[in-house]
Amino acid sequence: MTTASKTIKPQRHSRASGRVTIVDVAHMAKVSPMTVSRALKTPALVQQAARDRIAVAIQQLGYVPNQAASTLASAKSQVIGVIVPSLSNAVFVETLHGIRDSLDQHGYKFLIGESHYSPDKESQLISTFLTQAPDGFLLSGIEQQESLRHQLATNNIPAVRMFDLSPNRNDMTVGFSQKKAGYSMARHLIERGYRRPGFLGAQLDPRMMKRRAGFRKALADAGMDSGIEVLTAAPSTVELGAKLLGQLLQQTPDCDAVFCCNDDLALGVLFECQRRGISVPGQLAIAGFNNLPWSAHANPGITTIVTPRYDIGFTAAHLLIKRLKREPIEKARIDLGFELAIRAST
Amino acid sequence: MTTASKTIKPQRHSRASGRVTIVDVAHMAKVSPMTVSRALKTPALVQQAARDRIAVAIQQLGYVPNQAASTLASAKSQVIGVIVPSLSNAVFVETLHGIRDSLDQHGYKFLIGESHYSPDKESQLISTFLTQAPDGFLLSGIEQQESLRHQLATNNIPAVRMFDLSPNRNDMTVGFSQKKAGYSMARHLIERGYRRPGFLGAQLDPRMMKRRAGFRKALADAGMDSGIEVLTAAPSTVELGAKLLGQLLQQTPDCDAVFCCNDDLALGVLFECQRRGISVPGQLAIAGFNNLPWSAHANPGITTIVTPRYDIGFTAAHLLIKRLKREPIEKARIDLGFELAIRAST
DNA sequence: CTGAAAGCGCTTACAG
DNA sequence: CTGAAAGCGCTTACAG
Repeated sequence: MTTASKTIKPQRHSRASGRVTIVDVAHMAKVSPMTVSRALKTPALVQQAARDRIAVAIQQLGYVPNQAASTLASAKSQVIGVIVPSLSNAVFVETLHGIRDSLDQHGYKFLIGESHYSPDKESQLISTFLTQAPDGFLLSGIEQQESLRHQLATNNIPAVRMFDLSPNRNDMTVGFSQKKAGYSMARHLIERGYRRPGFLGAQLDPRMMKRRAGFRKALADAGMDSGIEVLTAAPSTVELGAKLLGQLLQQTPDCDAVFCCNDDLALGVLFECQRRGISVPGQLAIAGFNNLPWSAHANPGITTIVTPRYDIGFTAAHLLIKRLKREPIEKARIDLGFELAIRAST
Repeated sequence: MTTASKTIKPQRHSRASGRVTIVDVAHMAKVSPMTVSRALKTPALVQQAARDRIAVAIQQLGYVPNQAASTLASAKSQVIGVIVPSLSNAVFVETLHGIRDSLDQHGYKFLIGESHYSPDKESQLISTFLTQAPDGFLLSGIEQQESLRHQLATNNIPAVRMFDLSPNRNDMTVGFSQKKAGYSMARHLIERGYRRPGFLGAQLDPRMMKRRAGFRKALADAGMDSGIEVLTAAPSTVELGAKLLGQLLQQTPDCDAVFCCNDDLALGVLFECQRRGISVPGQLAIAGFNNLPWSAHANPGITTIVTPRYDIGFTAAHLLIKRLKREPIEKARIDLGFELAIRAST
């Protein structure tokens, strides 16, 4: 092995990692490292023959670019920090899929953080992510801490906020009106003839509270009682839905419809109705929120608000990339709307 | 502003990023950059007074370490690559939580990839992740492509495999016996007196096939018909469960129990039974797999196998960290077992 | 307990 | 279309 001679006289301070680098590729392809770099990033600027030799060398050597070196030299990490409230909620997983599909197309990677609906936790995650020098952020909701806004501004890192629409025209936001969605559902129940609709809310995050506000407004606008509700800060689960229904019926026995702040709660309500022998929608109508994959297939199918979470992720990532590439942005505030899916439960 | 003089004579090749670096902190704290680095990584080696001055400087300047520089210099990224089949399945999200809780304690971050049960996709994700120079990998299942094993070996990157137990004693694996789990469920149904249990399988991934094999073996051991089943490569959903039940009953009308390869399918079967007026478990018993959060709260509660996915994630990450720190490893193959949760559906 | 020197593997900013 | 030089912000490997 002629390469053995390389190790005969180790240099002081030598830290040869043994890793294949751009220099190795350059040697084999008889070009400079700079040309290899160009062949990788901007192939159009490299002569075809050189490109071919470089491709062969990369193949032969099994060269893998070192992202850390690239990030350090270029001050661009190609990383986007993404904060969602929770991965336990299928809604946000679908948003992530939208983000991934959008980011993949442009060579960006992303870091995922779960805020668990806590602004403190969110700020803390951002601080941790900052060490990775992300090029941008995708955040959930529009209610970030002032210190966080300041931190992003100071580091000049753009952010797009998802799931809601900011009243501030300068903020980049992609979502829909949570309040209008709540209003729509109340209107639907009213039009169906329900006279005593109640609201079941968990988590109590800002978006949920906006849905509730819309729901209450529609009832008040119709001159109906808008105060029938049970709220809890606990995370929503099927189990919780069953429990909250019990509380609601105890407090308002003549309640004839219930709007759950999400489908998980609605499923729990449905099972509890089955256990109690309450017919749905005969004695009690059930409505949910989000249109989770199973909601159309429950028995009965659950009326719900269809939210565009995949598109929110895809569009938000797309908007952020446009901004990073300094392309012109026509609209910083993108309303993707929602739909009402009426099914047998109401 | 006296600092303005700094910009009077810009150097050629100057790329001052404006970012606060370890050098800035060192100046303010009147120490060398090396001492700042130590104060951050191994504070015990730095005198208290210096540490205090450094802490103040970091605070004042808002210094954030540059991970890319650290990774490049140390050849340690503090990043773990994690591949799970899908984030749409709550099981894997819980595993991620276990991984996060374990990794957080040791300052590791992680990259998440979804293989969608495809070995090709898995290999592709690993290649992409390699660019980030991960210190280790956490993989799902034990059936990786040979090229992937080779790639990990070549780069000398340790990996822990989750959810199954490798027959190879050298592989680090954390999971449980999928086959025994399937066997247990069949034994339970047999003991309950069911004579014509069938199997509903989706996705057809290796672990699902092992559950099936265990199920069939128990039936065969008991001299019963082990061929009652409907399989499909489609991903499991509630909707699919309903559809598969239809096929099963058409093909085997006297089937009196059904073991679903996971709880989502079981929920679909339950709703379909309700729609068809089939009493559960009177006319048909239903069993699932995984014990998803709602399965105990369905109507009736669904009998299922409780799988230790949070612990699998936590333990696998812990094992990997031990390996990375070159601590002695007593057991490379950790069987976390499973439990049978018997509920009203059987 | 502390620091000067060298190097990690890329890309920027020129210059041809 | 190509390349030499310098630098990105840390840590290693010494030497005190």
